[in-house]
Amino acid sequence: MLWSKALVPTLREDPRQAENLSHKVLLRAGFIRPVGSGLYNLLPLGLRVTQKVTRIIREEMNRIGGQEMFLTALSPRSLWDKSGRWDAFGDDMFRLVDRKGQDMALCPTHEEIMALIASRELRSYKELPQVWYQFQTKFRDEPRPRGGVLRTRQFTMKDSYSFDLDYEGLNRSFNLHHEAYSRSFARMGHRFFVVQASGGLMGAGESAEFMVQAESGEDVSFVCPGCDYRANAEVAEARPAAAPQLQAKREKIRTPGLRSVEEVSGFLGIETSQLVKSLLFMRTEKPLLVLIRGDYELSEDKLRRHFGTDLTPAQDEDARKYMGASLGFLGPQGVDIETYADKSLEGSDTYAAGANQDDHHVVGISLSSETNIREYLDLRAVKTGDTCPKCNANLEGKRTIELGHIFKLGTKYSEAMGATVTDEKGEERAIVMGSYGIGVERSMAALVDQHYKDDRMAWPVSVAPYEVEVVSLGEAEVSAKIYQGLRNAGIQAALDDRDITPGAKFADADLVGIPYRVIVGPRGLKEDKVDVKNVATGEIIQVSKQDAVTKAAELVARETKDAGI
RNA sequence: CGGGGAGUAGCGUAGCCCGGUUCAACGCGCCUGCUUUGGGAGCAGGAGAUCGGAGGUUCGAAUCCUCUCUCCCCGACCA
Repeated sequence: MLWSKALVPTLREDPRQAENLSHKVLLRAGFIRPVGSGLYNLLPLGLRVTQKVTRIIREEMNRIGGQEMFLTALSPRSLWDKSGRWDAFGDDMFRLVDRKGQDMALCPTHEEIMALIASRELRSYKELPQVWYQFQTKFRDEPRPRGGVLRTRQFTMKDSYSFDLDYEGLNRSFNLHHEAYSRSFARMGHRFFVVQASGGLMGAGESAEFMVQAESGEDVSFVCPGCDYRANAEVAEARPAAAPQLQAKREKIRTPGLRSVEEVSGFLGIETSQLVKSLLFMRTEKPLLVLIRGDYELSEDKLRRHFGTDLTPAQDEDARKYMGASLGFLGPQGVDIETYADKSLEGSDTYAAGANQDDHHVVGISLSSETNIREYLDLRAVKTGDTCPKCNANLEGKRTIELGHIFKLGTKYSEAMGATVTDEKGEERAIVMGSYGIGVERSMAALVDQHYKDDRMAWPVSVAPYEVEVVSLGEAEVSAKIYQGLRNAGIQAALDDRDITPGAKFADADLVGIPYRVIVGPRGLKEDKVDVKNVATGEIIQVSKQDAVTKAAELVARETKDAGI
């Protein structure tokens, strides 16, 4: 690349709308440009990075036997009706109507179409397993795009789908993807870890997310410093801290105006852990009462996963209507409402709670004899410092970016689309599917987060837009020679041949982040020397101008080898 | 959708409360010329904005009022 002829529109200042690091850097370095909310053009350098990301993933997918295909991004409604997702996606789906009046969707994902192919083309268990994948533009009308290219409404996803005869096969396909993803992210230079996750809209089964820690992350992951427990906050569990048993006779006590756990426990002279929080939720059909220990918070995420998304916290009128008291004075005793309790309450039977009468609480209620708790579930929101469920160390919450997600789908889509094969007994069986995704542009953004240090970007060689940049400080001839030499040596090289001052060149170089730099200036050339710089470490090696190409090539090769899997 | 913030030249900003000869300005970038060249150069000259849009109030609106559009941030969703 000759810089003087290339489109690398760097910006001296942070654009107004950019707040997080990767967004600022990608914008300023001229990798991306906004078009609308959650819509970005990839400029030449941005494209080069995403192409390298793509190539790495493709190699690793092929290594596990994946077969690349390319499906349509546009699809008729009928497909989505079969799985029920025409409705399930709601406003997240971009919809349009074709000239014949047929409803169409811009695909947010491709389970349905892949399952359709499977239903048409796969006949026998002998053809399984299959792993099919593609790199495809996905369209999701996100409620809130953010962080530049971290969460957009149009993005490229590598999505793959596995087709197995049974769950044992699915486990193998899942594990293969786990491996392929680990290798891919490692090769890209991500410092990632894997967490347990929830399936969300996609399906039911087990799932894992590949995460990198980043300020701008949208997720919170809990990581145990003592063992290998790692989980997304959506599903993270924690052992309840031991709580003293409440020793009290059953008694109703006037607690005028005291609603919060702290106020009530303080007034009653008991621990917050000896109090039951009673949370009333409204659903379309009937209300739901959820109980949690006073010293913990409810995870609405978990609640919704158990009971569906049409839950809303009860208003004061609702509380009066169903429980006869205002919010803040509710209790589970003697109530005829579907009730579930968090596992944190299992440690004891005796608690204090609201009295279901305004300005009153009751101490000494018995969960086993006075309430009709249907089940104890994990409904608690884990927070930093909570006890690891596996080893008793203190969990740490970290903000993370989700690079990829793998999950076991089961037969939801194969059944919906009629994707079956004949098994060895001659019987039709629904194919067991898995689905696996990586956001390509997001990976680029996450790499900035991890490799931008001290006002300077240094891409890992594996994904760098170029491998070596020759900075010509008024030494056009020697620079051009080295640049040509690098290209002849098979190095992806850029030459900053612009007629601008050195400072401006260095500033742009730091922004763009080409990982190795050859600086050709009069100062070094007096002794026939040039500088070869490892941008990530800041290390500079002086070599003679004749050795510049070999030295730079050697550094590139070494990093490639070190990262190479 | 709830909450918060922002739209003024290509980019970043000031001006707005308190309407009017600093009201359309400043820095960067851009164009021309000369000088300069190891960390965002200097001098001189120049081009570039109906102040997001539409109404309104007023003798007069970037500034006040109403409506509206767009973008960003925080929350519910996801790669």
